Amino acid sequence: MGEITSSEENYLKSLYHLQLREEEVGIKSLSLSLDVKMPTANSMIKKLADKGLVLYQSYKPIRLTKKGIKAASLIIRKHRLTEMYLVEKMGFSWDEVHEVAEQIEHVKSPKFFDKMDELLNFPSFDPHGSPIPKKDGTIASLEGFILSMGKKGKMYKIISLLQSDKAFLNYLDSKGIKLYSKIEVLEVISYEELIKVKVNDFELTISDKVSSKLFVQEI
Amino acid sequence: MGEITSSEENYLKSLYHLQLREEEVGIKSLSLSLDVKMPTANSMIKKLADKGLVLYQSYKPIRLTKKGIKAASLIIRKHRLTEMYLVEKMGFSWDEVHEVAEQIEHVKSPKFFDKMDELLNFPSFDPHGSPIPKKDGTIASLEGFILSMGKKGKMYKIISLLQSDKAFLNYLDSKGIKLYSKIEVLEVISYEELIKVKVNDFELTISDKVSSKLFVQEI
DNA sequence: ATATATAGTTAGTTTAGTCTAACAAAATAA
DNA sequence: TTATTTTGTTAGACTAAACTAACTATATAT
Repeated sequence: MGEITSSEENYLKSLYHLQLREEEVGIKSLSLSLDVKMPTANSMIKKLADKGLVLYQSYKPIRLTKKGIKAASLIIRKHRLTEMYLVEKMGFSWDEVHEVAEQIEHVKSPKFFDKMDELLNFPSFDPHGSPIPKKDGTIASLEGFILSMGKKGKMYKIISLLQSDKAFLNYLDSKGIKLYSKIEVLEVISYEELIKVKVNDFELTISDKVSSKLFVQEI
Repeated sequence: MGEITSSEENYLKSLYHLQLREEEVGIKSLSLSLDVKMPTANSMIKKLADKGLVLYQSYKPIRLTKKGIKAASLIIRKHRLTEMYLVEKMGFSWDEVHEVAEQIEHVKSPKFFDKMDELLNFPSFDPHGSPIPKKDGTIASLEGFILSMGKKGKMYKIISLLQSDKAFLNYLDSKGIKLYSKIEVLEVISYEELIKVKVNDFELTISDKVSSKLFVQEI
């Protein structure tokens, strides 16, 4: 009955993430984010609707139900706990953990993840600053905004990375930018969507592509 | 090309284990050990033969090739490292680890298992006393024999448990028998395949079902 | 307001891994 | 050595998750 396959878990996870940054989630963006063709996503959505995990009517946007949101949160919990564990307890670097966590998150053993949680001392955030959902599905919300909305002359602290692929993390590494780094906005060139900042006493100009992925708080 | 699916990994693992205790491995015993029907095992064996992992001709016994043995060893390595890690680093008890390890062993990330290996200090034996294959596929062999072949009056040390399901391990726990426990044979009742032993100053009579699963060394 | 582009759907195919039913070969027992 | 049991095989069907091709609905742009 209530069994959720690994594939279904991936769809729920994507839907959850997409809902956070798109008003309306459609088959198209879902299929792009999972790298499957539209008909594949379409039929999976119907299956998830049958299971009461999403609300869906043809040609209308897809929405997760309460049940779907909770299920998605729990998968994200497993993913982020795993990333945290790999970094903190096994010596992985933050740019190596994503792929492995994608696999381990599907392990069917609540105890396994509870042990991680315990050994990590019930962390609230993962190595990329993303909040780790609690066992009941609740997630801490972060107060802040993206760096591309920062104002000239202000100081900020990076509190979360909104992307976690290797290329992005390698770029940050190369510039010495880390989670919780302090960053000063020197100039905002809004026309070109560029922003000039100072990090570690180093000046650099970053594009919207990067600055919109750095979630910050004024300090 | 050389990609081995999780399902194929399970077949290789079973074949490896069966080869250790049966002269000739057939479709029947393979299907029983994997809990699938014979035609399923039959077609999978053909696929593995195509991939050069097993030798097979209709109606003849199945044998792993060199390549198959190595592949199987590496899967068993991942399984046993995982069990060891769960017990030593995550506080699982020895009777809880099997099912979880069955899932984690299929994770595609050599680094993940190498990290475990390193953190465990390159262990040679898992929590049940089974040797952990090295990265090159070689396995340490254990000198010993099963307790049911023990002689009256001799002292033995349990060096490996040839079975690791919950029921068996719970039974051992209930009798205070552990890996590396010392055990004295008081009497061998060969007709009934029973053996009377003393463990922890406690006398008990055990059946062949158990005594043939305790691998011992004379001390 | 109509044409075009984008997004979504339907139908049918594929692959991996499983199954059942029916049959064939090999081993065992009478 | 013939009958019976056990083991193995073949053929065909099913399910999950993917695909392509063709078509339809909706949104956008001229």
